[in-house]
Amino acid sequence: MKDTRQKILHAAARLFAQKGFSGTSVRDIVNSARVNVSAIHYYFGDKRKLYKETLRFLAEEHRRKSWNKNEPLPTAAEVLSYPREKTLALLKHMLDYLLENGLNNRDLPLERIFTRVELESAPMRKMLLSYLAPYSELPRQLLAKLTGLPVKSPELLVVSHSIFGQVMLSECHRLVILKESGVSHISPALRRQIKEVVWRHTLAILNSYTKGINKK
Amino acid sequence: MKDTRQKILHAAARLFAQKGFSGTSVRDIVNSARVNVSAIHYYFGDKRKLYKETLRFLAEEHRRKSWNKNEPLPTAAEVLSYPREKTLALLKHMLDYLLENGLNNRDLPLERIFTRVELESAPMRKMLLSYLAPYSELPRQLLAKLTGLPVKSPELLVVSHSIFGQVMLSECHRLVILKESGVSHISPALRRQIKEVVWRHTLAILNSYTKGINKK
DNA sequence: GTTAAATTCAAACATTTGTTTGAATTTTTA
DNA sequence: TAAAAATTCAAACAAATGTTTGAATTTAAC
Repeated sequence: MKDTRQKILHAAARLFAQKGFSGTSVRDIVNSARVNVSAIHYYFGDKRKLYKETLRFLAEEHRRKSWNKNEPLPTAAEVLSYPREKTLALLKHMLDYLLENGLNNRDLPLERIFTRVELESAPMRKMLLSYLAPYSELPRQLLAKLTGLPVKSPELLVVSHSIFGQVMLSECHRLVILKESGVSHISPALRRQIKEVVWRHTLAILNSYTKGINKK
Repeated sequence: MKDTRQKILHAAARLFAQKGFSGTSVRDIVNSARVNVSAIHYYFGDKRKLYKETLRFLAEEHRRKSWNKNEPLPTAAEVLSYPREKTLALLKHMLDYLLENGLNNRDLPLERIFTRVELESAPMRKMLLSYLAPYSELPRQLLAKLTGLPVKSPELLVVSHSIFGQVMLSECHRLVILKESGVSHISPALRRQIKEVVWRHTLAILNSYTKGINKK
């Protein structure tokens, strides 16, 4: 078969996201992918290079699959021409998509890896950040448009983290909710409620900027 | 010396927080603590028990040191009798404290460990959550008071994560800001600015509840 | 169909890992 | 001070880990 490389990448993506770099052994990966140990060396060189390649693979797949499977994600440039309502709708769509997956414990490898970007060693971290940079471009462009802040300002970065932080931690939500309520999964109704709350908070944050513009 | 145990706990806290459970070897710990390898077994039994004990130690130290060194943290019960202004001030104090440390890359072991609660294996995660439960009690009590939501409601949990999520990710802020601006540390002025933005967002979120009460 | 390349495989290597040992040393007790 | 307990230490163990090897097998090229 020619798909050994792909099988390894899929298994590696899942495991690295689930257990981190050092928590995942190459044997975990090859067992999960049902390939031979030395395939790692054959296709990637070593574990670090496999990790790097996995990040590239995830970023690519993310771009390909987009936020959902039907419509492709617009570029940051395209967003600039959107009317405000459409921009808002896109933001909501992103947040809902992330929440839906996070609360369902579906695979969100890139997001999972990102939330622990500070975990890995310094060189690994550098690599991670460079791969994730383009990934955060669109959200920031969106928020720059909605708040009127400059794209590169540290203030906008905080806005971005305040808003997307809500969904970055959605896996924590899930775990804590499950623990406290004792159920095994989060009901669709609760998911909807959580999405509504997050969206309300997001609007509140955004309003604090548009109001400011009008008032000050 | 009798402080071998303490030296191990301090080193373990720092390293586990920095690199996670599987990313930290017992030799990392004993080298950092300048003690013999077998001291781990002598004082704690094995690595897992050391991890458990480290969590206990961190929770205890956190309770002891409180949010800052001067005034002790009030209990959740005490907060109930606070006037709204004082409750708000306490919340702001908590957020500022967390941000100040997070943006300075100071040690916030408990917070760092929490943000990767989902990384560890299932039993480890269970252990982590049970240790961290009391730690999130006060924040939630505070927010319940400020929003009027029931303490146990999932909605309140989302509010808590929306607000404290902003500072949980402060290490991401720091890393991304450093990367984009190319400087080696975040200036006091910028730290102040970030705190202001976070607080503005927090008030916006809270207002969306108090307004709702008045309007609806 | 034969040859050459690409790929897979079981086995082994060297290192790191968590853990244990038993003697040496320090501290405590009497 | 002498005996006993507690603590430290260098060394080693077994298992797991990342990596490599060289032969076996499959695939592709001619």
